[in-house]
Amino acid sequence: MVKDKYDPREIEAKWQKIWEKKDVFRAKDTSKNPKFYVLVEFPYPSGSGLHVGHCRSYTALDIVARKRRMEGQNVLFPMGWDAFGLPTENYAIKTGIHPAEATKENTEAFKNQMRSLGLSFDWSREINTTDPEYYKWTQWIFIQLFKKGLAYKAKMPINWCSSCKIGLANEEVVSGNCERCGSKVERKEKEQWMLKITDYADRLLKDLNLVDYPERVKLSQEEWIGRSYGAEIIFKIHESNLSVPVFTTRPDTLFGCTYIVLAPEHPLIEKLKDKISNYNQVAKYIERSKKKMEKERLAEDKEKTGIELLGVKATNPANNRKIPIFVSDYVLSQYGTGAVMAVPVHDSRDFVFARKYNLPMIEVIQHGRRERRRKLDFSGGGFKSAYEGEGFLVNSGKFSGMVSEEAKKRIVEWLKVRVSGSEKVSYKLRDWIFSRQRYWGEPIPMVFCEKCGWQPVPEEDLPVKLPEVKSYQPTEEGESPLAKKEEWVKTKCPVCRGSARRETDVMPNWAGSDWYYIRYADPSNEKKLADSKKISYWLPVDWYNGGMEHTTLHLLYSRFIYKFLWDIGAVPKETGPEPYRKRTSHGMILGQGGTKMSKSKGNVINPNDVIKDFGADTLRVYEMFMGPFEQAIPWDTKGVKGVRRFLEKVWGLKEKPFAENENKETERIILKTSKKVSEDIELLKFNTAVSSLMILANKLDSQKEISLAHLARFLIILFPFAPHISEELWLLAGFKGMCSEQEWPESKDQEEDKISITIQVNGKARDRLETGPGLSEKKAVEVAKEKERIKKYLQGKKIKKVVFVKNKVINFVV
RNA sequence: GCCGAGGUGGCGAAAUUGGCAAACGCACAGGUUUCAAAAACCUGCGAGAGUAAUCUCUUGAGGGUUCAAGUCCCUCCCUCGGCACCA
Repeated sequence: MVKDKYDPREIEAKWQKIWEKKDVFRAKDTSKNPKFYVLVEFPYPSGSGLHVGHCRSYTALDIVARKRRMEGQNVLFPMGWDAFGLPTENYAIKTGIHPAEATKENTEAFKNQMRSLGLSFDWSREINTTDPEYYKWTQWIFIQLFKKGLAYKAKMPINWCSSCKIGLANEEVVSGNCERCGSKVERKEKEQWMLKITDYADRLLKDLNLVDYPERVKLSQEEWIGRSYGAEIIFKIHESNLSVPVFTTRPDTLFGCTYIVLAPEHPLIEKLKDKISNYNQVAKYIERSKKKMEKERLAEDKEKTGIELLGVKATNPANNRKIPIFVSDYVLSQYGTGAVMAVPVHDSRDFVFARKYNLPMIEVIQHGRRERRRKLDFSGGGFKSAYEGEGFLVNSGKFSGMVSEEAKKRIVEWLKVRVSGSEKVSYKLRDWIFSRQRYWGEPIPMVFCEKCGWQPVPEEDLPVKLPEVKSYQPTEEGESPLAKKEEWVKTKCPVCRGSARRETDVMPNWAGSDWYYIRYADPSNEKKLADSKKISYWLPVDWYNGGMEHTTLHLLYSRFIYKFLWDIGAVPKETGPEPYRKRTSHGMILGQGGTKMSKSKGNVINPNDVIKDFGADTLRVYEMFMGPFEQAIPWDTKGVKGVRRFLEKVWGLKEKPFAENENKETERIILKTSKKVSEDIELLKFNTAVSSLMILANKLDSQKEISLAHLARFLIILFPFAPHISEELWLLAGFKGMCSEQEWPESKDQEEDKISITIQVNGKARDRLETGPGLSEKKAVEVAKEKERIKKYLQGKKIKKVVFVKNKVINFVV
């Protein structure tokens, strides 16, 4: 072999071309081999190019994909572009460049970067959410939702910047202020399209049992759905035939309820208008709190405010006492019934409020243990704090003495009989605001007709293409820029053919990513979102990796849309109710020094530069080696150099003379490493896989000569991590075919022919005993006792006990 | 406040799940090479004592279980992420 320098630039480009030409990464829609669908989140193609964080996730799953292909599986590893979104639109507002043009440029740059990393995507299935042929189906899904009553229009508050005169997405609100101008963001009511995800709350929760997600991901989904079981209790309004239901998880504390509180938006207030003697003040209070940002209202440290509705009272159904009614913005209108029963002694929020307004407090739950009870007793005329735990009931009529758990059931039963309450389940999850008053998104395919109301665009007219506009700026009133395009807005009603107007709102960023993994199964289908046979072959996704930042919303939304498509038969029944079998997530890559990478800090690492200076294989291996995959980790350029040194060493192996015989010791290490690498890849423990590859390389490098069989086996297991150098060395060594076509080694447990037993005295390791496996206790102890170093410790002492663990340890207790 | 993850050398981290703590890599020091430097290679590298063999100590703090604890149990401290008036 010829002595030459390791030049990744040349060999990497070469192999990337060869792989592409031979089309080795194409997934086949039918195969005798088992299918394996591995998915990474498709990126938003921003102007700043691929981030080293993308490389981490993509390389990791690329390794999995390459390994599975070598194991003979039919692997689908697709890539596409989630290209609708604000940054591109803002760029268009600033520069006048059409978002589609910017998107095209950006996706090309991203694609080139991915190619130069040697990622084994099947580019024949590339998709783009901004492609009309793609968003045709995103719109189709919306229409199906509408037809099933799961999409509806409602007045909802939006974030409104009165200085920019623009509706803001939640992401654009930074601690209550507008991201661009810094002025305070207000709430403004606007008609919005909503999706009824709450109808799916129970299934989204229950079906978490069917999938393999990390526990913390499941927990955050559960948390987000926020199911709680309790009761709805009806409070009658005194001297009227009106009543107000409240939701509580603690019906056992009903006797301690001394007032009720309504959210400012509660409709009852309007109905009681004539009876409320201080209505003017109440109206003022409501006006003020409506203007506040929701986030502001929720801030805990903020003092609770409220106002009593004078002239009206409610009746506590437990004891028929007349109790006051308050309005306060500490009660959320969207949760439960928008009204709560206040039990000051057993709820800290009610406690704070009651103390401020001097409202009566009745203790109804006492803790079981005496020492706790003393603390809760009156001291100096008031309670010190609320007791929120369970216990046994006091001051609760015939329920006194019962424990909370039983009282919850009994009190609800009792209320049921008197038609003043029943069991009820409540969710934190709210319906999904699906409208954006923006340009760069999928137009919502709906038409409004004065006569026929909201009508979906006929399916044969899809896609509703985004029209060209002069300015991408929203209107003065906060409408989408599309609203200015009168000739586009004006249309015919699909039902009565009369004149009608198009919806000008567009869909949120999430819309395109809710179902993209289905489209990969059949990306150019013109008749359906994807062919049923292809869906049922490829789906569910076997392994989905993405960022922790998407584990609540994207995951929840896409699970919802998938379930819906499954319900209406767009996804065949046999595919099952969940889109992703297994989910994992990668940690962030931080800047050198441990802070977040950002342009303003100037610590952004550009993968292009790393590839140019060190090579793609080095970048890949470094990112896998830098630390545990699921953990955030700072970049370290010196570490990159270390990995490059490792690959130089590997490159140097071809200089070694070939050995006729195989080194026994090396043989053992190769078997061990193959097994370790196989296992580690599946467990995402890439850092230790690389480390064991380094150990093996060091071993091979330390030998004077190297056997060809050993070199081949090393290259095969190195291949998924550093595919270019592996292919090149495979070729240079004169092996048959390509490295990528080789079979992955089966991981076998090898019979250890050498075992070393730790010898301890009083639990402290003092020596080792090198021996074969299966040494008996008697024999082992005999030999161990005779060891010089052990003798020293045993001398003049009495052996009290000997602990023997086969093939592992002998411990003398003296 | 609640939930989650974590705390091991100068740094990123390993530790077959209870059996020689610090593998692998970085940084650092010394050496080889060189007119010199870089690169490369070799050696050393948790702390303390000793010329040395070797010994003692060491996994956020304190207690416990065990022949044996980084790993299991209890109490506490700190860091980072998420949620946050959800009744």
